[in-house]
Amino acid sequence: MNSQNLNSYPAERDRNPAEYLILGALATRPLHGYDLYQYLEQDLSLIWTLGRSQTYALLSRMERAGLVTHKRQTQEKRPDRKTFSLAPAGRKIFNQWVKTPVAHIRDLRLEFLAKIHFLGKGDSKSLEKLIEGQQGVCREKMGRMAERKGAASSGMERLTYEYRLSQAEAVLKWLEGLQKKIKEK
Amino acid sequence: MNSQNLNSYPAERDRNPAEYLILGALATRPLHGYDLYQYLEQDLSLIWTLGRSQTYALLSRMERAGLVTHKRQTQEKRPDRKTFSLAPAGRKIFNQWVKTPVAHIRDLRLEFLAKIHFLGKGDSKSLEKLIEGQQGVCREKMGRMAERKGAASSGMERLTYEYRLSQAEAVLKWLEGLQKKIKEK
DNA sequence: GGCCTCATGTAATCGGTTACATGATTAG
DNA sequence: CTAATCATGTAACCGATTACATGAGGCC
Repeated sequence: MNSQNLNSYPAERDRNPAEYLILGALATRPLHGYDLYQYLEQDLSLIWTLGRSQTYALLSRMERAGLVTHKRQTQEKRPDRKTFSLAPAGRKIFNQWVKTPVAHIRDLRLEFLAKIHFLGKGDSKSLEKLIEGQQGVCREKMGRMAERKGAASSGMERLTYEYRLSQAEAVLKWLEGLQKKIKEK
Repeated sequence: MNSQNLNSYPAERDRNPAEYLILGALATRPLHGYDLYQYLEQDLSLIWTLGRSQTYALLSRMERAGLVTHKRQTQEKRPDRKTFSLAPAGRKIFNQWVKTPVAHIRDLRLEFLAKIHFLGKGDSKSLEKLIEGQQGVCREKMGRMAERKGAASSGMERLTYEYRLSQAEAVLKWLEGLQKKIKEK
């Protein structure tokens, strides 16, 4: 069995992280699939990419799950649109996600940056809180890794932990820089 | 010196990276599937994990691809074994892989560490070369990222590059530390 | 008697990727 | 006239994960 959740941030049922991008996009305004895809391409392609087909697939799945709803809009001279909006359940899940630090260092690159992307549009208070929370997670992880490194039985194991520690440390420094920038602004 | 070729390390057809672990395990001695899995569990679980079923599945696939061969060994009082060895094609592919730096920073965590694991058992010359090569890749990447960061059109874009740069820098430092350790030894 | 180890797999499931299908409109 | 844009999807494929199947032997 998995030793009970080491991470203080329980992962409310595993969800495809890409779903949060969609939730985030819809959080400010309703969108139909085609526009949603454009938005993801333009604003998030550096952080995350998902194909056109998958955008539609995810929207359907999320609707089945009750996270979004759609209204059909007929247009003359153009195909119909299905305009999606957040359902209350979706909004709740997004709000929870966006303020919660990621549990693993490797998730900073995509998921944490996405959180910042969405929080950056709102008030800076929640952004600061997220960053502090993430710093906490990093420090916890570093503490645990240092322990394990001390107890390591092989050079390779030590090396692995050294690698991870160095990555975590860099994350921490980057987070501090980010924190400063926000406070100055 | 600075080959502009972004892919100075062409990825000879995309292969499931886990296959290299199997090739690496078989490089020193033949193994049957059950033992192979045990080995991966014990020696590599920190770096990489694959399930028992997948170990068998990969072995079959790799045999179809001509990378490994097997001989059936009958035992009394125990089920038959299929003992796998590297075919020449497999050995060639492994030798190529193990000395080639990874192309992306995010691949250090798993793939590069695996390379070190296997190279660590051999002469330190090739290990040193791998490390130097990886340093080169890192520096190239950092140069390109710095350029793009300069040309970035949004704060979020700059932030993303800063994050990646900080990770790459940490990798570089870690590699230097590793280099020193090897030369001292 | 019941459970773990040895040893190999197959089957079911789930989800991501790629290709394909449709069909009108507008820009060059 | 041709290509791209708008707008939605389905179908086929591929691979990873999980569960299940088998069956002898040894250990408590």
